[in-house]
Amino acid sequence: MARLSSADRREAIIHAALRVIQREGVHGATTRAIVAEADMPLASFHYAFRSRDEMISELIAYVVENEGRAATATLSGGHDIRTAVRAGLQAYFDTLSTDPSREQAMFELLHYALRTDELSELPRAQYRMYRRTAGDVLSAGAQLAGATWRLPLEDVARLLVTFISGLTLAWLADRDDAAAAKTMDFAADSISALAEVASAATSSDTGTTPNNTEQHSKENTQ
Amino acid sequence: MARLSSADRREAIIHAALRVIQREGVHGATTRAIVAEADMPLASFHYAFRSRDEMISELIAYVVENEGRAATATLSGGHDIRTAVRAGLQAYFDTLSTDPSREQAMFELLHYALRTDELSELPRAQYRMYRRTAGDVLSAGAQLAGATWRLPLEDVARLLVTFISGLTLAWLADRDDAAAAKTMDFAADSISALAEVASAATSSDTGTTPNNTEQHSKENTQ
DNA sequence: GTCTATAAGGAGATAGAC
DNA sequence: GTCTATCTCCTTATAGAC
Repeated sequence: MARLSSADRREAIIHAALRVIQREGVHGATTRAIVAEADMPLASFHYAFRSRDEMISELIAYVVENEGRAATATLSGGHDIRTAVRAGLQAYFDTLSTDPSREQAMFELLHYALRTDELSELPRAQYRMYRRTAGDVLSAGAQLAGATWRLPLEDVARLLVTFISGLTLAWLADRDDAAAAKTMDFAADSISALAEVASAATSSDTGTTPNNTEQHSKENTQ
Repeated sequence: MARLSSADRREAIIHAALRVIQREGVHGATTRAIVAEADMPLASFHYAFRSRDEMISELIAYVVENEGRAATATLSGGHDIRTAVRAGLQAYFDTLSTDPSREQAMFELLHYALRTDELSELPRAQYRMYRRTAGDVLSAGAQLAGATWRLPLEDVARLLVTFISGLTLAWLADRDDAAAAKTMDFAADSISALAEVASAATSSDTGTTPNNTEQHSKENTQ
């Protein structure tokens, strides 16, 4: 392992800590477990970080910055918006069911931060990141489908994040794939009903939106 | 405090533990903190429970059995289903924002159970209880509004629980009341669109369903 | 039966040898 | 600079006095 720069060592510790948290939970991520995972002596931890909480704080900031991917890759044109939203949800769900410990760790870190005074601003940032990521995907998806959102993008993004959070939590609790599929079907219906076809003409004779029927969402009261 | 039966002592400890968990989090609920809250000597804890995990297990089972209330009370007739659903969501949200630590504790306990082998079945029971409670409210609400659900009740209940979980988590993270209100508006629209007026006639000239327009939810694929 | 006093171990953090 | 060895505190759990 030899000589590492201070920054490298901090990053190595953060990555090791993330692996430990995914495997054992936040509770099991003791300084000893982390340095064992990173194959370092215990003292290196406090050489790199002043305290365990400082490390956790940097770790959450790190994952909040670097975990905004997943669903983006699967976007492709030629589909109506309902199909695109459903496919995006499925892509997310596939990453979830392939590696549940990742999302489980994100939840645990959120709750840990909520209970720690100095970290109490981080959950807000975490959710802001979720919404931004969702907004990016929704924006790109609408463009590819030739549609526009009837609500502000950030509102649609928040609703999508609400679905995804609820879906993830329920699936982590009961591991019911069929139930998750039903939830995703409903979410795709509800979210895509907030879009309208942007370009021209009748929307139903192109065969691209067979399942979207009219729904006038009530104006938000707030 | 004097002499308590074994069952009374267990219950006193569980209630004290719940208070500590709401105040300090699951992590802070040490045996010492709990017996201090219950005003008992430390040894009483292990006189009543074999281990801390056994107590936590009983505690989760207890809250899963006894936390199925909240929204039911506010049900009243004379409203259309959309209004009823929205009011139910608001009633839930009011209890959430009055005492956030209660729902925060429920989440923490869920994640604790997910990480503890002997407790890994409890999250499933916890969600089953959520869905049953939601189903009861939805069933009663539909009856009062003179409507029926076009999907199986348990499916609608699961979707409502998805909304509530996502809503709760987001609000705990960012405390954005206005955003929560928008989410509830959308949830009320989407859920109530799954109902249809049961009894007779035109549904729009009574003035009871001014905001519900048709939405044919796609048949579930699963 | 009940509680004081203590055992046994794990945690974060650091002094001081190299 | 780096790491071994240790300090101090706090945890769960229990032995044994009353």
